[in-house]
Amino acid sequence: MNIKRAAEMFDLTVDTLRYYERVGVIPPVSRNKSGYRDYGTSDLNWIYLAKNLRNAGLSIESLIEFATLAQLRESQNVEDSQKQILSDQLEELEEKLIEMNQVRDLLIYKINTYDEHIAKFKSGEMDSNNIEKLWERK
Amino acid sequence: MNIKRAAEMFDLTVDTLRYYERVGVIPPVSRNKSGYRDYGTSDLNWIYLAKNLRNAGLSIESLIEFATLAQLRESQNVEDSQKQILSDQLEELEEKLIEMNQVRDLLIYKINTYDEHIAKFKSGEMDSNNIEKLWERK
DNA sequence: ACTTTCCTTGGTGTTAACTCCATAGTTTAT
DNA sequence: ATAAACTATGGAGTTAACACCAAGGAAAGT
Repeated sequence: MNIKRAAEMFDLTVDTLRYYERVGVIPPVSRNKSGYRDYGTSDLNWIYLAKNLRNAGLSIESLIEFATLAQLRESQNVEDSQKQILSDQLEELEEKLIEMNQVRDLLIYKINTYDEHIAKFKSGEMDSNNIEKLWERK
Repeated sequence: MNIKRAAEMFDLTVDTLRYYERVGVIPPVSRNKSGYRDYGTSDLNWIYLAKNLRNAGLSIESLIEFATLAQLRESQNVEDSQKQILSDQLEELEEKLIEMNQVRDLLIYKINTYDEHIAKFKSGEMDSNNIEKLWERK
């Protein structure tokens, strides 16, 4: 599969795919006789994983770390390291999810009590003692 | 409250606070006779909201949009617009949460079936027909 | 009174993650 | 057979969201 179709398949640009390969987010892609990239299943798998992890908010740097380890097949324990990276990232993701859920609640609360808040804002009914209370839920 | 204490209060830098004010993430802060910023409750509220929304992954641009509307107090219906923005952002947040939960599941699955996947990767047991299946959960 | 610590503005620097460009070779369609 | 559409590389440009710095005042501690 050529680069254009691979890019379309994952809704990325060809530049992004070349960039990912260049920096090591995905392993080198094999080429045909004219030097054109030819994406195979394993390449597509890598792209799929990369895209998902990026959507989850993981940095390019983390992905490079992961992919680099994935290619160091000679040393043992590499698979454990990779698993470890995934686990670490899962942990981070869980934290982020908790945070986001909290902000979600905050938003809902703020929307529901909007008019009330506005009134307080305008009347200057608050000082630095109840700033926390203002945002407290329930 | 001076800028340093305000920054410490929210675990931000003074540079960031000035930046937020400069670009319009928070409304202009009032000054004392020497031109120093003096943060009041409403300012602190704004910072609190801004920080939370940033943590939720909302862009500076979105926050500027919100704060800009918030300051157009002369036109009517502004409060409805603000509520609308909050609702829109809530919606976005919910979508992002769903996405992140999916990636979370993907990660968990990937961790659990890691060894199996590695084996398949190595044996080249896959073609483009089962790339989707490879990542399918359950 | 003076040293330290804070504040101001205006501007430049930084990092991440792309994105675009120029130049040149290749494949495909008419 | 030639124009259109693809590909390659190397390098420059872009955007977001700050972080840092210099020069010059102001405030607070001793």
